[in-house]
Amino acid sequence: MNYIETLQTYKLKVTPQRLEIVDILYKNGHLNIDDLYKNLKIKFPSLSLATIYKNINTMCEKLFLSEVKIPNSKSVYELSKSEHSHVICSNCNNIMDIQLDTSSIYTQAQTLSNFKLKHSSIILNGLCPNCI
Amino acid sequence: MNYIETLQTYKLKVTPQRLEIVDILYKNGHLNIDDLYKNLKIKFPSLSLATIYKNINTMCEKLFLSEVKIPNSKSVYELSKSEHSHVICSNCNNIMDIQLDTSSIYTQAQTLSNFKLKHSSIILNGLCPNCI
DNA sequence: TTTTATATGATAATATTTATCTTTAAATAA
DNA sequence: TTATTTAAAGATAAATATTATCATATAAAA
Repeated sequence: MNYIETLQTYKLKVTPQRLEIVDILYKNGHLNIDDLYKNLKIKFPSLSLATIYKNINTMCEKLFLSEVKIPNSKSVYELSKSEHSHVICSNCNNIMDIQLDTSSIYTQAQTLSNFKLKHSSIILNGLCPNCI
Repeated sequence: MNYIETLQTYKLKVTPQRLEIVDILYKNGHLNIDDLYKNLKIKFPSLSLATIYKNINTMCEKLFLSEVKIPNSKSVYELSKSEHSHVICSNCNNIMDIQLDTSSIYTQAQTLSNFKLKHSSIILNGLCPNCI
């Protein structure tokens, strides 16, 4: 996967550190700050913690990355994609993306609340096939 | 509302501070740590920040309170009730509880993921009637 | 009451995140 | 290609947020 152009369209300088962040997230899917940092240290032993915080923040601001807030555990980060939901294993913490038809949820919620709804954050948890 | 017995069934000592925390959450619905602290200071000017952190933690552990993690803002706390979802105004941050029929979501997610799902965390955001 | 167990408040210690500043490197222009 | 500009990286200090410690106070149980 070539993320050089993607970074450029987001007006972010293409640095080796950033490419590695993207690559790690592309390969691992969802990681919290600590795990991302540990992973980056392999290729960049001198990487500063400040660098990762700054990058995560700017990349989230530019909507290139998204933060996923998970009940009872630390936030993880992922490459932004079209709206989707998450399924998490309470045992092994494995996180999976799923594409749900949420129209019924939106319709119900809109009717009950009279809000004009735009986005949804849906996280389901239980046991994954391996942990059942 | 009398929460003395409720606190006791959760094996929590009934202190004025705890009763006030419960009362504030009962009246305000959802508050983050800071707002809860400010609110508690009115009645207990000498209340320590440590007290509120310890209480929030133990009450969450005993499942008397629940933390709601909200995308792009601080977590809020609420009195635990039967599973429900949240609708949040992106403009005024007003938070509303709603009871959704989530069966379709569970069915879809279970089929797609092969997980055995137990809980859902659904947060929808948009504009509330006042902010439209 | 008296005793026991736990909570509170004050504060120290940790942990987490952000800010600052110098050096380095990427992007742009000549 | 090279010089210039702009932004990022790294080191570290500062600011925030959270947790731990401990003496005192208070609720619950005996």
